[in-house]
Amino acid sequence: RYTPAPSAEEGIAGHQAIQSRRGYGYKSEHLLTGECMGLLLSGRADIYNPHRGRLEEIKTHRGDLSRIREHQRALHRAQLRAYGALLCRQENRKTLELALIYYDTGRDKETPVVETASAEELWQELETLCSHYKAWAEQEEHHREQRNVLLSGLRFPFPAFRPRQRQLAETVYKNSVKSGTLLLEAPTGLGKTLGTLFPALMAMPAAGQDRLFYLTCRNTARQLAMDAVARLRSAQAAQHWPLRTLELVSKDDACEHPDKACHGDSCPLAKGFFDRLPDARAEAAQSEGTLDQHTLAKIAAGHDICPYFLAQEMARWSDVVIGDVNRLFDQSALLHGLIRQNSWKASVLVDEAHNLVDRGRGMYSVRLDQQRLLRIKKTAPKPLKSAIDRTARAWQSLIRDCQADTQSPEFLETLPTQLLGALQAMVSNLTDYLADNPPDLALQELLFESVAFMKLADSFGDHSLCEFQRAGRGRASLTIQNLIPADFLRERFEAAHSVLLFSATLSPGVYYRDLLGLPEDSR
DNA sequence: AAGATCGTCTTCCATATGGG
DNA sequence: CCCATATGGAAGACGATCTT
Repeated sequence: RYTPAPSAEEGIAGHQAIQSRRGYGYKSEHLLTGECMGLLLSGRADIYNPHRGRLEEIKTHRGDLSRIREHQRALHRAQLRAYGALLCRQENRKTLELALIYYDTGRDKETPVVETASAEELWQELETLCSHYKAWAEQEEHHREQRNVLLSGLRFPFPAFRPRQRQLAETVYKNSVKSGTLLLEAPTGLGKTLGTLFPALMAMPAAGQDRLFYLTCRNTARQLAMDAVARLRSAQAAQHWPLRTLELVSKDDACEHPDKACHGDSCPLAKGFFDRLPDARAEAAQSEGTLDQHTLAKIAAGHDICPYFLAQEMARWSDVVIGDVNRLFDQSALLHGLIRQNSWKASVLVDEAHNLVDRGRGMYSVRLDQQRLLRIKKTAPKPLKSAIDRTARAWQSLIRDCQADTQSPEFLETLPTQLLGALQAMVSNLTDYLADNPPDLALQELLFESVAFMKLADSFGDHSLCEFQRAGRGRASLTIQNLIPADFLRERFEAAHSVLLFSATLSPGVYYRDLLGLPEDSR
């Protein structure tokens, strides 16, 4: 199965391939631990050969090695050198041979980058790293303490609760603290936004939660949540407001160059993004306030970087993130990725949750369009001709197989293997082509569409339908239509520490629980 | 080990055909 | 009616397997 970067399985297979050809006398997955500047460090080195005094770290890749970016390689090297420092200390070595092995999973080829280093220089390097890290970690720790103090004593912005609002707040608070999953139906006009956000924030210190995600289905609801935070802030006695709040807007809304491809060669805000990011990030982190769309756009403009990706970055460092539901529930959702990566305890609030079924279905449905392929086929560059042709042929044969009756859509029991095979080859060619040619919006769209289709085709099952439709010559389409998003959403709910789904209409509860994949004991 | 054979898949070209 | 799409055939490339 082709993916542009090696998949996890390929990576593991690659590691094993290399480890198996190292012969005797080496240790794989060598455990390293140590203490540096009061920090406990641990890691697993891929290969260590004590007799040769050689430590190896394997990185799998695909295609030309030059495609791996400079900063990526620097990171690999830094990791190896940190392992080296730990190893020297652990085994009392004076020097060490360090080898970074780049393994091409496609061509089964190793490219080693070897250097020798002394224990002393490695350890000094590690100390520098650790002192940087420690300063940052202490500052984050400090921020968290301040934040928790603020949240524990958070004051409600109105003199009194509305009727039943107190009861709502108590329910929400308890749900957070006991790490529950709650479906909450509350009538309109109760002040749901504040009525849920306030107790959920207050519960964070008691529940030991790291982050709060407030997810909405519409932009107006997102705005309401931002307003609620602003209201809370103005109601506090102290001027100090150590609660980093971030508004995530869609790429389309944030983009400053919608006509250009989102690519370093095409968009001026993308070129050298990572060079200018640190300064922009520092400014955003220091501006003690709410990072709404407007504020972020201004900071981004000051540093000539893309506001959308600056917001993505700030999602790592914000206590409260307010954004669309797809930021957590989508296939490659940013917030879900962050939860897993950092093992965050996240408090998840979903506003207007009755929409989540439909939105979830949409997130796990995809449409493949024949017309797009045919349009591109005409102007496609030579190296892509054959792959695109083959896909076009696969379309024809699919149409032939399905010609039972035209016009009316037809549901397929199984996915068309021939078309999938052709797509796979085409995706592979497209990725290679786009990697070393100037960006092309049309080709990129074709690639995204195909990749998305194949991804969902991979997990095709009872929860989805495959629908073939032909609106005329050259205008066929194939849709994977998800009906039961539960199978995809379940893990998202499980990864969250506490979940609160609320809306004015959430009955019958069992219907939502089962369609969304909520745990059995959710209320 | 080189060559022969066969089947499958591409590629290229010519031609039929349906939709606007 | 015209053009883009659809399709079939021929030639060639490629790989697997069998034969000498």
